[in-house]
Amino acid sequence: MKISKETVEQNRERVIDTAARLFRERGIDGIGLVDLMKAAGLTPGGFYRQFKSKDDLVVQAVKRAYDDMSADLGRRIAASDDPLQTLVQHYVSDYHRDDPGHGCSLAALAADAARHDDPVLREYFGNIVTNYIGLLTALVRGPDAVAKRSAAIAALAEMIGSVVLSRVVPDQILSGEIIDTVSNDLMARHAPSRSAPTGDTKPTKRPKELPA
Amino acid sequence: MKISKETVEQNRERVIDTAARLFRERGIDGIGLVDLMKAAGLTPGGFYRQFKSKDDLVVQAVKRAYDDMSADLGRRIAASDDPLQTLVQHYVSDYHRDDPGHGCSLAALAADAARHDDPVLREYFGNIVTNYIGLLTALVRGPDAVAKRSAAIAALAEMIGSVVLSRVVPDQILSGEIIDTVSNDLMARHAPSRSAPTGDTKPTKRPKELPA
DNA sequence: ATTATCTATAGATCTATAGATAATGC
DNA sequence: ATTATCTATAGATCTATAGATAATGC
Repeated sequence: MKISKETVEQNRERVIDTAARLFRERGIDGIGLVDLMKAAGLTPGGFYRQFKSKDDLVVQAVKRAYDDMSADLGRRIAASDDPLQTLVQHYVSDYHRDDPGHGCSLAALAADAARHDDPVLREYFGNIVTNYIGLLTALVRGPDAVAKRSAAIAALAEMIGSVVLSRVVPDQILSGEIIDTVSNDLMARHAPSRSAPTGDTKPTKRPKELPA
Repeated sequence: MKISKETVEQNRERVIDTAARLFRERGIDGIGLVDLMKAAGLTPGGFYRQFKSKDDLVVQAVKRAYDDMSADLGRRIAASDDPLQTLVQHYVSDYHRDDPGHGCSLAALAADAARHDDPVLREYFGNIVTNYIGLLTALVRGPDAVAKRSAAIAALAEMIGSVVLSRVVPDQILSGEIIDTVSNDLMARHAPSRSAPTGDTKPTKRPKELPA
């Protein structure tokens, strides 16, 4: 059963999209190729014609995850009159916490990836971190470039840490407190003009598209 | 080959200690029972007389990891005249980054644990987070209890995020920059009297005992 | 006699491959 | 005729268990 070139490309894209979601949801070792291909509507036999190995797919899936998220974030930031607030409130949110399959690869997979010895994967994660730092450096305020970069690194660590913590804590009250507290803290530190540190504002409504 | 009760208990302790290290180093799914028992100097057959399941061992290993780390941290803090500085500089350090097997369970395993459906494990991770927040709340400064707790949550997220990021980034210069920047940022925010934000101070010497 | 650990293995996975099949595209 | 996917399976794992073995402890 051969298939048109167009369909082949669609199948390949669907496998990568499915992998990008399932790896983030279940971890790199948490989903096997048989179940992954089944989730993409295919059988496992066709896998190795499309990908060199599972690690090859992992790298492409992480790239896909980052590209999707990056494009969405870029659109939101371009449409916002307070880009940093937009970024923080989408990243540090209950819907990001509750939908790792469409969320940040760093929060979902960085600890996993740090244990993987595939240098290609590690290098790509390094690029993701560099890009995030660059994005945040352009958005935070500070007296000079060095101070902005430091503030960006601190903010990135706090954002990622808050999502990781909020996901592991089973008590939804504490989990929500972590999200709200960090969101407010970051706004108070980096955009004090717009978001007063009122204690607890809850940005809960899910926007149209997927969060960071 | 029966063995004395004393030896049985030693064996059991050694299995838990080994598991506490290997799970943190390789992830929960990254080490099998055969290799784990071998690393503890035993064969796999004896496992199920000592533990109900692998998940049972995971919970006990995470408890062991936290207890060890907590005891060490407690000693350091009791001996320090600036407990917060002691805590931050041990947690956000290159030797903690480079030795996950003896480091914080949250930085090493929280993303893993968040995907595990074992409620006992999840609950214990919740307790770890609660304890860390309590410890930090007692150490940070703030106008009132609410502000202290918020500062503690923000600091915990930043600490954990920095270690996760520093471990996944393959470029040692960027990885070190993340460690140094976050360490300085936390000191500047929470203990400005002792640690001036000089840009980069590098606490590199490894102390006698294991870090947080 | 009891029992902690040993050797050995069952059954279920996992990644990867081999050969068959059937529709595209020359 | 070519080739993308299918069915089927190999070989290596993984968790868990069964029965043998041999030293403790009554």
